Amino acid sequence: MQRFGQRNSVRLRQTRDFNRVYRNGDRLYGKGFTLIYLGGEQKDSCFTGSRLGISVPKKVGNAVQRNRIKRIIREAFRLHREVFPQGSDIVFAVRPGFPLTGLQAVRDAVASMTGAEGAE
RNA sequence: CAGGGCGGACGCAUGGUCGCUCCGGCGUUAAGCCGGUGAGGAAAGUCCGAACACCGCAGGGCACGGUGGUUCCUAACGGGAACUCCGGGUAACCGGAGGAAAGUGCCACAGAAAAGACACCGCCGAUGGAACGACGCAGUUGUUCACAGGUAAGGUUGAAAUGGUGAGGUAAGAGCUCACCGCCUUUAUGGCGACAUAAAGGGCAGGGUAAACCCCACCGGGUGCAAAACCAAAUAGGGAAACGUUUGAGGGCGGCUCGUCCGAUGUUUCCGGGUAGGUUGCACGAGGUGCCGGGCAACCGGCAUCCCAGUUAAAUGAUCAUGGCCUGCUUUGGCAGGAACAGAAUUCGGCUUAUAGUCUGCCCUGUUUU
RNA sequence: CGGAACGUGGCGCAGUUUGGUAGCGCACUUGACUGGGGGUCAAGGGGUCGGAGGUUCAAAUCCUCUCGUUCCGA
Repeated sequence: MQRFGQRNSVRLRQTRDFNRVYRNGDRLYGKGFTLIYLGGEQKDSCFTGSRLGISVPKKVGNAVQRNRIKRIIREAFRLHREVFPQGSDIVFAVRPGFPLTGLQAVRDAVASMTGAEGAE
C-alpha cells in the first residue's frame, strides 16, 4: 500500500507566504473557488514539493461547515496530488456558494481546471 | 387509558485501511518506526460573576453604572435553595416583587374635572335677602325669584374619577351617624426575617406611572492571555569606549589624483531598549467518580479512587464493512432513504438561545374497572 | 478577545431624545393637458416599524432576549 504522508511542512502557515502567493501567483478560476499558485523558481523555500494553503471566508457558513470544507480539500490534496500544479505554493481560496461537498467532486473540479497535466 | 406539570440520562456503536495534533519509547542527528491520546450539552451567544496578569491607588466624599421581597448557599454573581405576599390555573405547578406618606415631571382623545375640588351643569335655598300677597298694632305666615349661601347625591366620558353596599338622617346633602367589607394607626402574640393572627382605636387622609427623573439599601479602580514574562535576527535610531579632529576621517558638485563647498555628521567594538520570529503563561483544577455523614433543600465535610484535548492560516479527518434506531414500499425475507443543533482557543461558576430523536422518575386532573 | 452603529412602503431616508397622528423624495396606479411620447398638474394605493416576550391605559419609541448587516481596536 502506497503511503501518502502529509506533515505540516507541506502546508502554508506564514502570513508572508500567503502574501507572496497572492502578489505573484497565477490564478485559475473555478466554480465557487479560485486556485492561486506560484511556480518553483520564484519561491525561496528549499523544499521541493508543493505546499497548500486553504482560505475559507466566514460567509461560507458556520465553523462546522468551514472546517468540513477545509478537511475535504486537504484530503483531496493528499490523495490526488497529481492533479494539482507541481512544485508550487498553492492557495485554495473558497468563495461563497462553494458547491463541492464530496472528495471526488473536488478532485474532478481541480483536474478539469489544471488540464491534461494531471488528468492522466 | 387520555390529557397535563416538574425533572433526569443519552444524543449512533464496533472493526479494517489511509492520514493529522500532542505525549512516551527506539533512533547520534535526520528520515522514520512502535505504543498511547484527541470536541460539547450546549464547546455557541458573549449577558453576568470570579481566578490569574499588568497598570493605577494615603483616606473620605461626589459623580456614573449595576442589583432590588426575606433568610440562607457560594470564591463571587444579575446564579441557586427554602419560605412570604400578590396574580394565573380545577390541580400538579407557573409567573411577579424596595419606596408614589421627600420632591419634580407626565397622564394624548374624550370628559365638568386627570389631582390644592374657592371650578361647571345640576340639587337645595332650611338661614339671610328681594318682590307680590293674606291676617294685621307690633309681628306672623304663604307664593315667587335663584341674590347671598349650602351641597358634592347625579352628570352619557375615560385605562383610571377622591372608600363600597345598605339603612338612618336632611331644605338638599355629606362617614354626618350606624352595620358589614376595605383602608390606616397602635398594642399583644408567633416567626431570625419577609410576614401572619388577634384586639383596641381612627371616621377616610393617600388616583396611576419609578423597564420617567428620583429617594433608600447594597455592590463596583481600569485593561485584558493579542494580559504578562523570557530568548532574540535584519534595518533605523540611542548610549559608552577607542581611533580620528584645520598635520582633515567622511560626504556634495565635477569625467578626474586637481579645484571648490560642507565639516566630526565618520570607522570599529561593546551595552541597553526592542520589531519579525520563538518559548513560557498552558491545563492537577473553587476537578471528576463512588461511599459515608450533616442539612427540608441549595450545599458542605470526610474517606477512597482517577488523570481526562491543548491547536495557533488553528489537529480531532477520509473511506469501506457489520450491527442497532426511524421512515417508505413489500406476503415474510428484503430493498431504498434518513439521523438534529452544532467545533475547544487562558481557565472556571452561572444565565440565555438552538436542538432530529430515544429512554426514564415523581406528581396532578378526567374516565373506566376492582 | 473586546467595542460600536444600523434594521421603518419597491428603493433611499426622517420620526425614537421628551411614549398617544407613522411622514418626505424617487418609483407605482388613475385622470387631465398633447395627434402620440416625454414633461407638468390633480387624485390615489401600498408599511407585521427585523423577530419574540415584558412595563404601561397605550410601544416604531422604554426594558430583556434573539436574528441579520456593517464597521472599529489589539
